[in-house]
Amino acid sequence: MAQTIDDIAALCGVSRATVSRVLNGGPVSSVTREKVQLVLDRLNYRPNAAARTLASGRSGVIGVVMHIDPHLLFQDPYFSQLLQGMSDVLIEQDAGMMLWLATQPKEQLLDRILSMGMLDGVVATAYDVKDPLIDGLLASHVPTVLIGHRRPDRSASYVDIDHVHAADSVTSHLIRLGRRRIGHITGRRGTVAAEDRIVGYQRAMDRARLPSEGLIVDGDYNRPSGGAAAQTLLERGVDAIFSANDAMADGALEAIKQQGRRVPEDVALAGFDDLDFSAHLDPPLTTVRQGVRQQGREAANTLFQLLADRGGGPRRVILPTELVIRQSTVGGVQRG
Amino acid sequence: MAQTIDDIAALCGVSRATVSRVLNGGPVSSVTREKVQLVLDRLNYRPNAAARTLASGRSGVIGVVMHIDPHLLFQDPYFSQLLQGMSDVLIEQDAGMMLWLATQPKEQLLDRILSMGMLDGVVATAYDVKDPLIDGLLASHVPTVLIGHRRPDRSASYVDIDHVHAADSVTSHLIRLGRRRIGHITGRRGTVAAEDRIVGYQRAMDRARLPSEGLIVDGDYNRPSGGAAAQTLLERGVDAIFSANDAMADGALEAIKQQGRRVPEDVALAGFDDLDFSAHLDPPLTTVRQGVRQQGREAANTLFQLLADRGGGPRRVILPTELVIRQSTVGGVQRG
DNA sequence: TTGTACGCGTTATCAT
DNA sequence: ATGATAACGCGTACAA
Repeated sequence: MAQTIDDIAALCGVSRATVSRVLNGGPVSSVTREKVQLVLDRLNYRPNAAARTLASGRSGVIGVVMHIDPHLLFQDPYFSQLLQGMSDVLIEQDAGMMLWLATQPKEQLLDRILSMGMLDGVVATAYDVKDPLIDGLLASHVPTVLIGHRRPDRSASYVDIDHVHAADSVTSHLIRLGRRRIGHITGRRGTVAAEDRIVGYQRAMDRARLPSEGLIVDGDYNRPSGGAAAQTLLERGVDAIFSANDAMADGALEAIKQQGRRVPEDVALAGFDDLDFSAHLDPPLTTVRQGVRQQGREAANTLFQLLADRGGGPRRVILPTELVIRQSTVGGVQRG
Repeated sequence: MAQTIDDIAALCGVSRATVSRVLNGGPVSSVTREKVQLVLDRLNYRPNAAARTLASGRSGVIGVVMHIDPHLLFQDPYFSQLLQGMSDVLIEQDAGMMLWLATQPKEQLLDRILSMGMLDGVVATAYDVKDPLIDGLLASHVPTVLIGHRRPDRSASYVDIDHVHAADSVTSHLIRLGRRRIGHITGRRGTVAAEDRIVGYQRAMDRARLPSEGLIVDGDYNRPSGGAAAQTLLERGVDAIFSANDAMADGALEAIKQQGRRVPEDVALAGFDDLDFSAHLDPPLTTVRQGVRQQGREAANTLFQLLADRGGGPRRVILPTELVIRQSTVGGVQRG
């Protein structure tokens, strides 16, 4: 049943090398090629992947590491879209995907990935500022592309968005609307996105010479924490809130309404992510759109570029974001 | 950097075979074993996976095929839990997971999977009664376990629940409550689950000599279709509705309330799945709990059993379900 | 218990 | 353009 390249060669009356050439697009006369191809098709021959990998040194398989709580993984469309984006490119490139989720401790996972060998490269999501898994991956000699994690030493390849800039532009938008006491609900502290967005917020506030003391309240990216943080901010008196993501903004929206305050008249509200539901909130949410699927595509592409051009330095890709203005900040005045 | 088993052997002053034995747990004197192990650890040696696969015939990698719309994949916790369950077992077994989603047509995907070779086996979700991808997988000689798909010819290994029995018990529950005009909202027709649940519903109705004509309305598993179907059923006059899943039941609940009818006083409502939100609906939803994560675990375990005992016939696993009775059928009378 | 030697199915190099 | 033949790194009968 499982035939080898030698069987094909014998049937065609050519050498094994020739068959290999038609398989891999080497120089073969067109007559020979057709003859061999015919047999190949007829027997539905499939080269042995392990042998191929052993001989050539590449497997056509890349690893994808998403070390996050699986519950969250499937809750948040972010990860779904990331996966889809990568999947798109892998199919184009005729490559396979090996997936690792967070069902095990990071150290153990790292060991497992490296032991798996046979991976041409790895794409890993990394959100924490410090991450032993990422450190290990980079220390190994497996070509790696990071998503969402800019390493301070700039030695790694990554794909990310400019969180600082994006947060600055949201905050500036609120400032331009005349808001003065603008609160910020942060993401989970210790993540790159949370820290950078704080910096962006801070930068915009400082530039406008507005006070931000006591106006930064920690959240954890989850909806409930947004409600709690909003509560706190309302007590401290704010006329606008910039939430580090849409999920928390949703929670904040509920809390604000519950206090009998109007959005945006009393409190303008902005989020980050532009999730599906964000456009359908009441009122629709002003937010930052980051093309997540595109990030996934870009990450995979970057990895393939890395593989094609070894020796080339690390590749760093910063994807653009888009401020999506809706009624939660501009009320009925404009339609966005 | 990348050392081979020969390097280790040389460093230890033993033969390659001995190193291989300590690696794979063969018969080695304890002194030799320790000596070799020491070097192994010190050099952090990792055997080449491709060579290993080529020589031994097994790769330690299994394929997981979920040919469903990626959007749905991450929307419905069902898939997340399935994946987690499989992941659990794979880790125990020290195996890797190769994941394929539905980013490509089924025929093409099949070809890709088979070309990937080097897979020890495959777990595939299969919901349609007829599915060329599944047919191809079974026709190939890759050990395969199906989830959610009982083949009529009984030649395949699968893990599933007894949809007929479960649907029967839900319907019987409604009948015991004195309901007489019980409607059924089906899942997407052509899926095994939808068809089997219809059979179970039908069976219970027939046994009680209750009419079911015109009381079966097609849905598609999605929430909106549940609302539409409920509308139709209300017009036809029902005092109970059994929805083929919770998402549609949620839609139905909304529709029923919108008509000013009370649940369960006017219309009792039951679903299927026991999703997270089901217990928090108003009123909490009576439904069927199927241990999805357990299904995932079971599927992976079944595959490993299959691999351990080749030649053994197909393995069929039917997992139990549990009727979860809540206020959407029993009102305030009982608490469940 | 240990070592020898061959085979796994390709790719790639070097002649021809 | 094609054909020998040597790797690739490991597992495993078989022999010692």
